[in-house]
Amino acid sequence: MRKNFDLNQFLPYLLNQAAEVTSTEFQGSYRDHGLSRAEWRVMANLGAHHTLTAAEICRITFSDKTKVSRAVQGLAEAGLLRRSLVAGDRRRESLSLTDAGRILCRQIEHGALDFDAALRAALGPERAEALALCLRDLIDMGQAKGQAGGQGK
Amino acid sequence: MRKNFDLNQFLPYLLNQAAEVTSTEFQGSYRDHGLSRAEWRVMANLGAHHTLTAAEICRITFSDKTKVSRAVQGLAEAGLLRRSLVAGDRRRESLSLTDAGRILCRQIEHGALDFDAALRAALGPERAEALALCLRDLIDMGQAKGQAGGQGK
DNA sequence: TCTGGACTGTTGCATTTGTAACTGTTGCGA
DNA sequence: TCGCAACAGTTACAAATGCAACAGTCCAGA
Repeated sequence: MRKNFDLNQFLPYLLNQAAEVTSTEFQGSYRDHGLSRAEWRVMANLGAHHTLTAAEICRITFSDKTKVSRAVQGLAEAGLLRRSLVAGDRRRESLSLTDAGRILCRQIEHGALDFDAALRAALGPERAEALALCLRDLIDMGQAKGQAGGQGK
Repeated sequence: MRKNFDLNQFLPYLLNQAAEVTSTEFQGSYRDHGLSRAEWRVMANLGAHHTLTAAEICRITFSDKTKVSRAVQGLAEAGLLRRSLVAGDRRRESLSLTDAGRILCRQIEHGALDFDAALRAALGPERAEALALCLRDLIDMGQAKGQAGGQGK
């Protein structure tokens, strides 16, 4: 006979809850600087990769074009992000943080490191590492499936 | 010296990505039946607990009052959910699924079981179980902190 | 008994997000 | 080279979401 459905065993549900809990707790760190979640995400990715196009950010973060487009616009207006032309392809624009953007990014990242450390301490270092590994696998699976099918959303 | 920030080590980020990937993949299952994500969540919780009040659902799912209120309204209008008075307290109303609601719920749950099984198979059963445990711990931590402070959002 | 604080659920309004349509650009094949 | 499909990014509109204010109800202490 088939097993009964139990919400507390359902991985997508648990992932959403856990993501919601941790993100909500952390969001003060960037909201206090006037950033939305989407803006912080774009900034964090530019902090890591130095320069990306909007489409690349879409693929990396599984976000919709418009979400990224608006976030980029907001960051540019705030003087945190610079858009420059890509040689040889006038459709795309290369995005990077300004000095102000980089400074703010480092500042928020500092808080992020503390937050992450606290989370890992609470879970236990080995479990936390195993969790991170597991999550990356899930993300990669999605990425693979996304590429196979068609557009990244 | 302090470690550098790495997005792919940052648990809230990984949690969000993994949640996004899995949820997006699964959302067709309820969207095809005309349900929003919030409505499916309410329905799933009622399927598990048989009868709850809106406030209880808020606490369980970390959702805003209004989100739940609207979802309940939508489900009620679709004839999937019944609201009845709670004896002794005219503020609250007890929520439960109608027969139609229960049938639809079982149907979606069936797809959910398949989806979850595929996910667990891909991860490996032991890792999947460890993951679920870890996520529940994170959620409980949030719950504890929420209760300590004040209202559940 | 009465009164103020706390709780449940709803509504109004601003913000955020997603879907679809659009502009401008590129590259491939007829 | 012409035409057309694919692509990058933006905009318009609709749906979802969150916050603040609200009405009705309950409870505890003066």
